[in-house]
Amino acid sequence: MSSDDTLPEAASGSDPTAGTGGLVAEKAKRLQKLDNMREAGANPYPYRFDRTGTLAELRAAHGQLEAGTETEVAVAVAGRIMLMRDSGKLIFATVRDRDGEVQLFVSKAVVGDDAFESFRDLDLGDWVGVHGTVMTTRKGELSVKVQRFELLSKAVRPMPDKWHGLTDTDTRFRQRYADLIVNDDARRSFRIRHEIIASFRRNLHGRGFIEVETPVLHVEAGGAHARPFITHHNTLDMQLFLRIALELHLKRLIVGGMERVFEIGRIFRNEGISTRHNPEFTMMELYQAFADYSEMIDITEALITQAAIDATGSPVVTIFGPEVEMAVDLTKPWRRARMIDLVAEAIGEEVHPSQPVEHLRALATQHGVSFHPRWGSGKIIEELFENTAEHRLIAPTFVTGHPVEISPLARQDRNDPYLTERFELFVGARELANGYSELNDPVEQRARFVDEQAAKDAGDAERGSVDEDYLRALEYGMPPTGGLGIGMDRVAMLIAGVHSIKEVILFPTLRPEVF
RNA sequence: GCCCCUCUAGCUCAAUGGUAGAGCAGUGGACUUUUAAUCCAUUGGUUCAGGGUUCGAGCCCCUGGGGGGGCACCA
Repeated sequence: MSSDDTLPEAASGSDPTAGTGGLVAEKAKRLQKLDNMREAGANPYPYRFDRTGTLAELRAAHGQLEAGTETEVAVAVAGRIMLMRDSGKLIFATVRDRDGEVQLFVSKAVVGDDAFESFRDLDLGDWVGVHGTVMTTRKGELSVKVQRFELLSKAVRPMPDKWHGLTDTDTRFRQRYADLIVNDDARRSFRIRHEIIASFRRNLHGRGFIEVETPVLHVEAGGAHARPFITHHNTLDMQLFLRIALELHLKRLIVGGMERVFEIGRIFRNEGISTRHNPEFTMMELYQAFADYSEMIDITEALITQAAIDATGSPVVTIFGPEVEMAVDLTKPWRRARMIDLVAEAIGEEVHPSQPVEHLRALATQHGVSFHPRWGSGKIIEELFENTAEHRLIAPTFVTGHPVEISPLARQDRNDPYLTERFELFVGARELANGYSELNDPVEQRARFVDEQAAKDAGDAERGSVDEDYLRALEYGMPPTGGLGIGMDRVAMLIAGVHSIKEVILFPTLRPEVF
């Protein structure tokens, strides 16, 4: 037999001391076990396994057993082998399923010599199904005393470090499956995200909202100021945009008389990636007929507080600001302050969009805030706010009264025509929500759209266009309406207590991996 | 797009410019109550890639790549 019989990578052919370790060799060993099983007539990838319950259910039913108890209770459980402790004629293995862990107690005397040897042949990471009886060890560990077992799926690739898990962020985000296998914190964050979304749905259903789905592919990307992703439909041979907001379609449904609608959906913004931004993220938007922005503020507070309670059992969250960290009880009232008052507080001088733009430009210059020549007073005030006041908003704060100029879809303040009945929620200096009394006057809305279009034509790529169909809808009459959008990823970050949006998005956007 | 940091065994991490190491995983052995089991032995490396400086580079320099952080952008 020549050395050509061996695979190029498997250097174990000619030199018996080489190539017996490392990933390639490890995978080869495990693949060999599969071949051996098949030759013995067994299927290492069986089609199903019927278990009597999950491991959490097993623990709930038998967790109170005294140490050293043997029962006759027969169970069938399944899970992934996470740990193995071999002490000669006994093997202890820790298996985990989706909601719990339990120890397998494998005795050579019980299962027989052959089965004991094949259990010893299992690897960390393998999925097994076992039939056995419930017992506790002398130390009191709840265990399943194995009568028989079967391999449910072979792990051909070794698990990450059983104690340290995976810490390399690159690997954690690219191989989320491996992250979820070994890192409890990752599983916890996504569990919390699920609980938050479930809580929102329950809460909204309870308030009479119905859930709808609107198009992701838009002819015009409206409803927000952001750069869109552009795509193309072949048959229609037309340019389409991935949506940057849910707003304009949902308000068409209010015109249609649906009165209370919400959507939890993915939106796409062609902007930078950071600890707070992912190009695709999840927005919840709701619209309620006959309500105004004050009710939207109330519902925002209620939704997020209830979600924290539902997801963690506590309304207390830890907020990570730019420089500080603080625990906040969400059941306490949240601060409300007008944007112009927050700016005045920060710079010690009153500001108002009615002031001449020259005055505001001077203030901006004075505080080191740069501006664009085509910006009006309202936009400069927003810029002053973002640069002088926003970073201080650590505890939950509703910022209200945005200038009309930066709020093309919001209704004028009933007491001040330069401002809108709008709010944004800031927590930890990050925007989490945005809502307003919806502008429903089709004539004024057209004028606002025209202003947007003018700014866009002047070179501001993020401004909007005249949406004729939306205007037609308003012409049919939209009742007074309150609207709200909440960034679900950022809510998840807040409640899960994590610093990066990548910790709450299962598969965050990354550059493609080179294999 | 700009700046800074980082990349070493499957994983977690070491290594003054001077022989690339440890723990875990793996392999062989001991052990019938372990708990990250323990004990003995042991395999495993293109140090992200490509250049350069040097007698000598994992380490210093340059270019490129991945990731992280910051800035810009982000109604």
